[in-house]
Amino acid sequence: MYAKCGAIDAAAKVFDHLHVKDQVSWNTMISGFDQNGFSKQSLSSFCLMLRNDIQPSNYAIISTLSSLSDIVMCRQVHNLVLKHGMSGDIVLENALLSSYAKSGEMDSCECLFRKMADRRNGVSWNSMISGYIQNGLMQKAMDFVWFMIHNGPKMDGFTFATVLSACASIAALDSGMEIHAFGIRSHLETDVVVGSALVDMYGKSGRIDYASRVFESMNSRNEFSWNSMISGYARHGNGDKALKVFREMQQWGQEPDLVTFVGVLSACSHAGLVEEGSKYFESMKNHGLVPQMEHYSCMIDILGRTGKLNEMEDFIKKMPVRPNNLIWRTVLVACRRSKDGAKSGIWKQASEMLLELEPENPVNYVLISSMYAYRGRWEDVAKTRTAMRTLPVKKEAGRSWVTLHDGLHVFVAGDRSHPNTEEIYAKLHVLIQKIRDEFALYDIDMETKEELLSYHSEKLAVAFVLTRSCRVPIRIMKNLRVCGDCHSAFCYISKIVGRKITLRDCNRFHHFENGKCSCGDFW
DNA sequence: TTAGGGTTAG
Repeated sequence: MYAKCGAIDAAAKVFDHLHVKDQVSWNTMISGFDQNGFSKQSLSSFCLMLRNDIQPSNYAIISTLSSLSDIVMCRQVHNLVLKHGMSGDIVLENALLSSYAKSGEMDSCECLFRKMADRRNGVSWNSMISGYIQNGLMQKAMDFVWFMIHNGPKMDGFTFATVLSACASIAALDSGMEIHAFGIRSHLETDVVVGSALVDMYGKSGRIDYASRVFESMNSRNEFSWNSMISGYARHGNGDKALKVFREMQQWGQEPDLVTFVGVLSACSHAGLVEEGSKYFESMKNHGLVPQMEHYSCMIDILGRTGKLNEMEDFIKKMPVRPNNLIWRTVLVACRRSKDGAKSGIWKQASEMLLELEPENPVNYVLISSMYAYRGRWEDVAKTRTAMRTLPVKKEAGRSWVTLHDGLHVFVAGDRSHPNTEEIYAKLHVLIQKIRDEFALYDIDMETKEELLSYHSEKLAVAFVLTRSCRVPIRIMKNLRVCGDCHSAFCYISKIVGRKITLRDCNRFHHFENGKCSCGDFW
């Protein structure tokens, strides 16, 4: 009872005072720790139980497994299962599948899944799909879904929610719509979790109109549904609608949480609503919420974006917690965007703090060097660039991808692995030449010019689409933020090719048309 | 009286 009510200390005290501890009491204690998020204690209780010569039951093993994400421990528990002749218990094997997946061991998962043969149930299939997704193997996950549709059990709400979330993360609109259609046929669109996942998927895939339609038709909504709708509008730069949904949420009686306020504040930031942003930030305490770094970062973004650098500086000084790397990076971005940013003293502080906190993150070096470039401090630009090359700087996994009728095409900067590489580069060279001729980039410094014309992943993706004859609008996705130079290049390209280009980065949507971007918001 | 798979931000 105590464990179920979250009073794990009281539960542990009662357990300690038990004269006789049988299998069930150990099981209850282990699962109590697990359910309350104390995975280490769950594992140590399990080990203690073994040392006390108590035979581990499947209940204890399953509870222990559900909090395990360590491959060595996972293998040891698996050996224990085999030793005690417990393989064949479907719940236990499913727990093993999900632990292997959490440990990043999809090979072991596949091996076990094959051995389970006829015993597999819906949970086993769902565990495999979410395992692929957790490990970033999106294409394998989607292949597995189609395999399940033809060879596996009927998909349930768990499957749909998992798969829709995967579609959302790669903005695979077509696959998401197919899954939606399957969901309707399975009468699962009334499930609140599936509905929320649909709202999120459409919001992240550029169809905010569909997201809204699904949201409006939902019979019941939870905090996930409201948050997905609010963040969806914020991501699309529609601040007013995001705030309208936020007001409706409160009228509906749904209490906002920390995630809600990230959505609300980022909506205010994109819409330039400084007063409203401050008001909502202050109102968090009325809901019993303590602002986290993300909320402080949003406020700094709001102040920085509207050029209020002095207010931004005051806000940072008054922060009750020590600013972290996220905060300082937001400051640098704000300074770079502002006309007076280069004159402001805070960008120097921000750059020093960033290099101290994250000396190996190349993003910081790029931001700092471009600020030096704006100030014409070429020696410092060169120094920062050299530091970036010589330090053990981690390579960013910056990827862009595009979905066409023949599947997903993924690019990294300077990529030459695509089968049509020659054709793609030829197209990109033509574009670059046109940009040179048409826009005569004489007034741009060399540094920016090089960046603007380099082979970043999103430019390779757009060049690839242009090698195909289809005339549909171009939709490119990127897992990192779009840099300012690529942003400018996309403005040029949209004018040259006379086509709409939508680029979704980790943060929001950018719609380019006729040489302009709808949001005017770049890094 | 104990057990496995699901959705939201950054």
